[in-house]
Amino acid sequence: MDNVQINSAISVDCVIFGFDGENLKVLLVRRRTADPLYHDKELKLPGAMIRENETLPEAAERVLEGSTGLKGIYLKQTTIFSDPGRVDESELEWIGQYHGIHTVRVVTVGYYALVKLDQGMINYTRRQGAVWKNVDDIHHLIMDHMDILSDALTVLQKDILWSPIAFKLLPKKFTVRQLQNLLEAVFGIEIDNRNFRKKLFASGILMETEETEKHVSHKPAKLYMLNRNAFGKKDITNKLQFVASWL
Amino acid sequence: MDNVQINSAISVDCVIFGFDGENLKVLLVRRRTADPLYHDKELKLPGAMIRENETLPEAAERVLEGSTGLKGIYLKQTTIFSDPGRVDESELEWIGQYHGIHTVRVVTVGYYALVKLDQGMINYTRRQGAVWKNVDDIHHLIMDHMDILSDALTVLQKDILWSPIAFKLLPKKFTVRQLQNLLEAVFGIEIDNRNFRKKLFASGILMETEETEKHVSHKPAKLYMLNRNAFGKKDITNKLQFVASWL
DNA sequence: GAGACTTAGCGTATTTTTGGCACAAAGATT
DNA sequence: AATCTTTGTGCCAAAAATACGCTAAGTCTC
Repeated sequence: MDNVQINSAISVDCVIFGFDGENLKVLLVRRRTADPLYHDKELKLPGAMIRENETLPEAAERVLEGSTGLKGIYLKQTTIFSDPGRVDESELEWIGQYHGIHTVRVVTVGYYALVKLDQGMINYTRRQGAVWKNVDDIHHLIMDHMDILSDALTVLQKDILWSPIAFKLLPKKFTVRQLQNLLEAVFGIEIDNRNFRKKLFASGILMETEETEKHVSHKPAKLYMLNRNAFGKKDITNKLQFVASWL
Repeated sequence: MDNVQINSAISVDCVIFGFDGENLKVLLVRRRTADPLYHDKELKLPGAMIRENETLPEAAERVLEGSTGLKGIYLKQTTIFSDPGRVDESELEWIGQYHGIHTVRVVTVGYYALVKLDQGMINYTRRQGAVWKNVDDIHHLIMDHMDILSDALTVLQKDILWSPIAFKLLPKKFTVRQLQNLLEAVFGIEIDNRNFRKKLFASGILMETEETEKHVSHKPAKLYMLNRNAFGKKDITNKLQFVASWL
């Protein structure tokens, strides 16, 4: 009979990605603590302890709703961080104070979410005291949250090649340039605009709209929408071309 | 203050993939139970409860060593299955009897492993009472193990495109045909042999050996080894060609 | 109205990929 | 020794992907 660990507290931490048309951003919150010294210093990913009779996806959704006010957002589990030493003594003390849990170990589950970063969202999160930071500009977070973030970005890159989730980061109507910027930001690459639009239009995943960009000091770009029908008939026939043939 | 769940038992279940040169296979074990009625019927993935002060990777490694006798094998975490209803009353009873744990909930973490399926391995696992079944021929497993298996296969497909882990399923020295068969089996596609070897050799990831196949009733194929140096210089320069340029 | 700026799109040369056909080579089988 | 099977190679034409020059068009600022 095994010596079994049943006193693990399980938490979820969410990497909430947003895209402002230029850079890939992540929503960060400040640790809530009585000590004013810590205030404004320690950034972390939004997270929560899992409740009784709650699944992990439910817990992650709760965190997401708490920080963004949104429900039903795309959420994907990434990796579990279970190193017994990932939360040190002082961190456990903080958890004990703040959550009222006294445990020797906290196992956390990473999630990433994709949200449309419009002005309403920015206003909402600002009122919550949360901040959107460029992925490239984040270098330190509390505990192992930096690891959770890096891991989520890698998973996001893989996932974008397999399903049209990239569009979840864009507004319902978007320009070709926005989509291109998004992919360039996520993968850190450069894409030739002329060839990109050739492939993109050839793939049939975009639907044209009547509208154009507004308030730009140059020729306004057409707005497009995602054509979900284009994904019904996956061309798995030849090769691995179900891997983002439109990229 | 939240109402927090701290009485979750955490287990790991391992999807152990092997390749026999033809088909992708998974190692399955029979549920150990007092009731002879169940015997030979209920197949499951090898798994275990996590112990105190043990990380999840350690637990997964322990399971892997128990079923294959191997240590230091490639192991990758996939998804957590945390639905409170995933283990029903009778299953909990079995867990209580067998593991001596009485809990209302078992959260399990999926792992997949890649092993070289040689004759020694087959003999070892046979003595353990475990069976290697073709992935395509597995249609029912206990609890939600079928879900864990399907999920692991999807993750494996993605991972193979990003790193040279496919070779962990092949013997140290292998033929081009074996590699091609492996990819065809994993992705369920057909690959043109002529072009496959062009790209493969152009990528420089194979090292020729002096040896050839033995005991085949046709012209024996050359044996190759993986050239690990070829992966140091990732060509992330242009486009997304770090996605399996050799495929 | 003249630039500045960026989208939108055409066209084309070049390179790469795909895939067919032919055929030699090496071992096992009969 | 003839036959069979699969590997391994060369050639080559069609198709697709890529690189890139160039022009027109629409909106803003000055």
